[in-house]
Amino acid sequence: MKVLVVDDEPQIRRALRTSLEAHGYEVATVGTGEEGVVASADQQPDLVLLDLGLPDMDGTEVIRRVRGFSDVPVIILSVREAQSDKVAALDAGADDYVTKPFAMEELLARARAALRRAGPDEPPQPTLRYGDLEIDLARRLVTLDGEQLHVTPTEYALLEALVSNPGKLLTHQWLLRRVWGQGYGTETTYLRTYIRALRKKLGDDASSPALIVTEPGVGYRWVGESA
Amino acid sequence: MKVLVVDDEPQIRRALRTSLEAHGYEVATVGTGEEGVVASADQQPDLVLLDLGLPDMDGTEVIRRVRGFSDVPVIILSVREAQSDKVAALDAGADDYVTKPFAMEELLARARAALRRAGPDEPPQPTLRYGDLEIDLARRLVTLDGEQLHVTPTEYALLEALVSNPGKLLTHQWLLRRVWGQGYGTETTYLRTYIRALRKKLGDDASSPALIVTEPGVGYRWVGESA
DNA sequence: GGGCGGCGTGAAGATGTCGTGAACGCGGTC
DNA sequence: GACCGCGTTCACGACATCTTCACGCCGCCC
Repeated sequence: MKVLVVDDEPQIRRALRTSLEAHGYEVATVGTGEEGVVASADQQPDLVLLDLGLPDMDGTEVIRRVRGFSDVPVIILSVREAQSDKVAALDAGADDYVTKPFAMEELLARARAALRRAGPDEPPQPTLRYGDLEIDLARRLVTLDGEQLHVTPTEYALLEALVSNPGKLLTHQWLLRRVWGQGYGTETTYLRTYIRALRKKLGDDASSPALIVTEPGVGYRWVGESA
Repeated sequence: MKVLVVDDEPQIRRALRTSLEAHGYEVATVGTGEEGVVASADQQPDLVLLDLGLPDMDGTEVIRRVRGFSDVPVIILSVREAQSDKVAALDAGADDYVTKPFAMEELLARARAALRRAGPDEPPQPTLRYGDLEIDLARRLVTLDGEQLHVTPTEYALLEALVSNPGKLLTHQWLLRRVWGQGYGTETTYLRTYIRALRKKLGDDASSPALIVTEPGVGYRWVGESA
């Protein structure tokens, strides 16, 4: 999770950076409104913490410009407690408004809330299709001809490794390490066994494969045509 | 735009109703947490204003239950200023936290911000049906063949976790953490026991399941056909 | 042409997990 | 004090999965 901090006071930037990084966030900081708008576009942060009292630009103007191209959550940090300032910032498109000095605990909780709301940004293609075969990575569901297909944990791990690298040649060692973990580099018998199980369940023929091609002496390759 | 006000003090309810209606909102008010949860389901408001200090139920519990079936924006109104209260409420799923006494101007601006964020949203189904089985998420009511079914709190928590993620494979660890909390990642015996209890009460057969499918070595999956 | 290694096939044991039934302890109610 | 609902825990048979082995086939190299 990337957070962009826009504040002209270096000590605030430092304090926020420290706390945020301690909680696992990736942090970028800038000191002016202009830089803030540019960084919001270039770095595509997941959250923006914005000081209203910037030297070069009015805070609400920063929000408006960011809103021109992005729906990223924006939390305002400001020393101004006046209702009119809060109302103006919120109506300009801000998501939340926290007055300085603020408690870091609360700010982090509000940041979590803002990120959670924006959250459901699910990856574009969770379900892959190869002819009659469908693989729903999100639900961990495999369907063939509309019929649900039962795959064991190891089979699924191997299948996932394959379809996640379409067209690529995956070596025995690479597959073994990915599916069985470190220390399994030579047990090619496992691979043969599970590749066989997969081919059988997916209806693929080893002698003329349409999904899993074996590259003798090297590894396997997923060649299913995405359709 | 419909707003639901949940507060036990009549004068606060009146004040909010007056101000909100003056700004063109449709307003419903209730005085208890239980009513709040039910009204959130029945009336499908676009925004919920929730007092934390309700007589019948802890405020965070109200949030959690509403979040069980709806993503409606929730703004907390509370006299408690402690950081821990704010953090708990926000992490329970609240969108904003305003301390009483509050300025109406600011509250209205925060309400506008919350409504703007929520944007276009298809209303979820608060009461699910799977053949003869009905599950009312708001009232925590389970009915089978018209007969009300008694489920213990743990059983219900597990059932809710399952039906909230239809078709998705939920791992042992995920379920344990969601139902029993952090630190319960390995007690798969609990899961077996409660899955069994659920299957028994819901009339599902483990060897040919129509509702809860077990994925050996991985977890469970709710496969009930919504009907 | 023969030997050799990798691959696909089939199947057998070993291992771990699941479903089942039941017991125990705890906190509440009558 | 006895009862009851609920959560927790254990033991055991049944079963799915993982692991391992043996065999036949094919292509390749000497």
